[in-house]
Amino acid sequence: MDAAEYDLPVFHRGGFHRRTCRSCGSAFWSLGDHAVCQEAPCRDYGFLGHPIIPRPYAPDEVRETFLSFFEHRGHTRIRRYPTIARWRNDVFFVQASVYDFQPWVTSGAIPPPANPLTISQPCLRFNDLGEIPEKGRYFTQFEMMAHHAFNRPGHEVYFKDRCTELCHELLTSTFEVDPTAITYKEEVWEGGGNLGPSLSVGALGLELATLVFMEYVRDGDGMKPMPLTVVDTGYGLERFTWASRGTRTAYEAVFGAAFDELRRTFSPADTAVLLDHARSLNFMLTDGIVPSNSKAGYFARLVLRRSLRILAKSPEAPELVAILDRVARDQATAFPEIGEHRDDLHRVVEAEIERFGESIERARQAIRRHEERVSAAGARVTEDDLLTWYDSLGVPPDVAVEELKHPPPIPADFYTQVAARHEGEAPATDYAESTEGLPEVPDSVPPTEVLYYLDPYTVAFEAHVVFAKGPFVVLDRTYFYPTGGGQVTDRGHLNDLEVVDVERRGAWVLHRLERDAPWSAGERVHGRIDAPRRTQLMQHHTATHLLNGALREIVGPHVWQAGAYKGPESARIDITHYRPLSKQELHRVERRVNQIVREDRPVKSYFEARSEAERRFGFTLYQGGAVPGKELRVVEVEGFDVEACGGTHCTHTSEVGAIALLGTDRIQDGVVRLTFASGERALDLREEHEEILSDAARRLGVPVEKLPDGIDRLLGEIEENRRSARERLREDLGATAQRLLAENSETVGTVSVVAATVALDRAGLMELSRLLTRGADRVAILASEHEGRGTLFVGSTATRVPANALVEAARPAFGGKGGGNPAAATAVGEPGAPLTAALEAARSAARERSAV
RNA sequence: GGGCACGUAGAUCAGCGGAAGAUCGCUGCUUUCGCAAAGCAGAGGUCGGGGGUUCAAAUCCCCCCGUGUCCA
Repeated sequence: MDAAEYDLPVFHRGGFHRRTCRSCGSAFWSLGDHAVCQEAPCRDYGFLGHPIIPRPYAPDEVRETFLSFFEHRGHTRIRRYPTIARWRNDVFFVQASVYDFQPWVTSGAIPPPANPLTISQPCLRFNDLGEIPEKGRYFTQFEMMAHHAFNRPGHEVYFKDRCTELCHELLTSTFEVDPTAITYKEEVWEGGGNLGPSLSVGALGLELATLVFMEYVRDGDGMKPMPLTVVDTGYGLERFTWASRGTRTAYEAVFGAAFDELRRTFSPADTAVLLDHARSLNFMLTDGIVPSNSKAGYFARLVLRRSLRILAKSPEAPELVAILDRVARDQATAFPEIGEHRDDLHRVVEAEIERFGESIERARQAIRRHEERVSAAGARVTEDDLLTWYDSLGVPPDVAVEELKHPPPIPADFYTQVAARHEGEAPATDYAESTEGLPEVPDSVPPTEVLYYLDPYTVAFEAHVVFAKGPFVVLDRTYFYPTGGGQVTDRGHLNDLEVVDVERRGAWVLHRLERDAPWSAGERVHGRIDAPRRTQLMQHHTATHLLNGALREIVGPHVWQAGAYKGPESARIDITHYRPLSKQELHRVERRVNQIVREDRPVKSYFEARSEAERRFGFTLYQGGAVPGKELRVVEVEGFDVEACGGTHCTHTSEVGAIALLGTDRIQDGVVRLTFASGERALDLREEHEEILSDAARRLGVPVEKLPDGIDRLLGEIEENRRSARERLREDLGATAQRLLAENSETVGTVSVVAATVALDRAGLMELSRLLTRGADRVAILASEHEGRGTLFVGSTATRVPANALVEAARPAFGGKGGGNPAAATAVGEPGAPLTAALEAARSAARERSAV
């Protein structure tokens, strides 16, 4: 990055000078006389005991001071975004304030909620998990205070100079930091294909803030200017608090009294981890994460289980939920939502604790069994076993060792070895929305006016073609609903041509026809939507919202929509929940939604400013992972459920008709799927089910209500038949056995040998042999022609006459393949092989061995 | 989303190419006034599902499904 990028008027006005850090080699600007930049590791922490900010601040004070500073300088204060980044598919959590505005605001696709704005955004970051608490300053949950400006061509808000000026004023006049202590280090920021200069703000060894100026797009090896430039700042709330107190670690400064309380039971390090993890968990659980074994839920499980292991160290340890509540008290001043729904949150946590206990118990048993088995074989448990157990049973090595009589040493680099095992695994792939096969639409084509938002009932309309290529047509206006929000697309006709697909692409709605469009731009066409299909889709979509509302009400507010699909035949909603739904819960939900349907509540769909909608309804609006634009489309079922949603909806709940729950599955740890139907389809399916039932009853010859009895009777008969068939076979074989013992038996020495040719399958041969060799010193040699292939079967209870040896001896006689053990052996020959010769060979081998 | 482990009797699991097992539970009998307990006998398995290799598959290979766990 060119040095001119950092040569800001604010530095010259203030009398800053530019130096090169003797330690890291980076250039920095300062009013003081420093040989190195004022950040670790270039210099030590100089503020421990000598705070950078001369008076102590509480975290809440730091936040309020920061936000009101920027509010008084023309910024709009914005409420926090959820910590779960539902609007993005490349990350799970918000890790910086700018995540709130990526990708749509930063790309210029939609306007920011305010400009300029200021926010204090709670973030979650788990990459430094291992660094807690060693370095004394990492948190899994932290707040990034920020001021952001988004500059469009012709609408410049502010950029590098003003941004740095504001930062310096905040630090020196409001927080009273010694101006000469501060250094602004020149850095390059790059991320998400964008890059730009940045300034890292440090004092007395502590990095307090970063000022990032996104102004270029990566273009091959070079870069080109972005049409929209972004001021992206980040001020660490925890860092400021620490800087104002100069305590040994940031944790003591940030957690305050809660730290001192827990410190009585735990080491400083364990105390820090417990409090940090409690803060993370409170945010994750409040924002709708259910602990699970994959995706975002895994991080909740990870920090929860780490906390439990620490708690297990002390008999005086409080319950985990008590710690969560204690931390929530401090958090709730700024974020009251953290304090809501404590009971439900406790249930989620308790369920997870129970599962962890079961899982550990299962693992302990498996470990003990494994050791018994290997020691019986004269071996010992290995280091490798420890690795496998950690990976597959979730047992940390120290826990495993407790269970072992002869434990192997725990390798010092255990977790490095774990990581090595996971190397070369395919990384998580985030799918990009596929626009493959869709044509490029020139920018000159006017955006499509979408009418289905305003009026979901109109199914016939006139419009003009504005673009056509192959089977794709863009109209100036359309009522056709494109794929989105889990609702499948409308079907219908444009003039006489069938519309087979509808997709949104940028500002346009593309209609895909059954064949190439015969029209050119400017032509007028008549659109007709398949009305029954649309009606059914609307009913399913509104029913989804009703179910979501009922589930949150009945199952608990930890329920969030984790996905949905609304097809013409049936629909489904996936929800976050920690165990399968019970029959009772399902019945209650079904009754509740149908009650809402009967109450005929109005369903209002309207656009509203994002901030206003959030203020009125809270974050539960974002059930579908909504786009954080300036305006939201709100779908409100009066007094029951409110969601941001772009779908087509009924205007009254009664239009949904009836809702029938069809089934439930656990599709993933922490996610439960409900399948349902509404409207006509609900009735159709009920009829189909009744038809199936009455058909089954007719076939069984019982009335429908006696069906279970009828089935029991039938199953009983089947069982009885099976039993008697088996008995008959046994009797037959028994008779055969007696006959053979009487007629085909000879005694050689102490061994009695039976040899005969029969016609039985493999199982029959086995059974007969068993009967013939009941008792000691018996040998049965059976030959059988079955399904064209000759089988020789030998069973033996005579130790001197191993069955496999006889088969071995007989095999050359008929070219059979086979083998076995001393008790039983078989060989099978090709069709036409001389089976009798084989039988004789086995018999004489038996005689020979018996006679010895 | 990927790696690893696991899926065998009602339950907990063993067996890991050659004739499906153990323990608990269940049923019956013996013993007891009765219960508990003990002894004896017995019932209960498409060895998660589907393909393949083999003379032979619970066992080896492939694909699904389910569960657990670790990692993104």
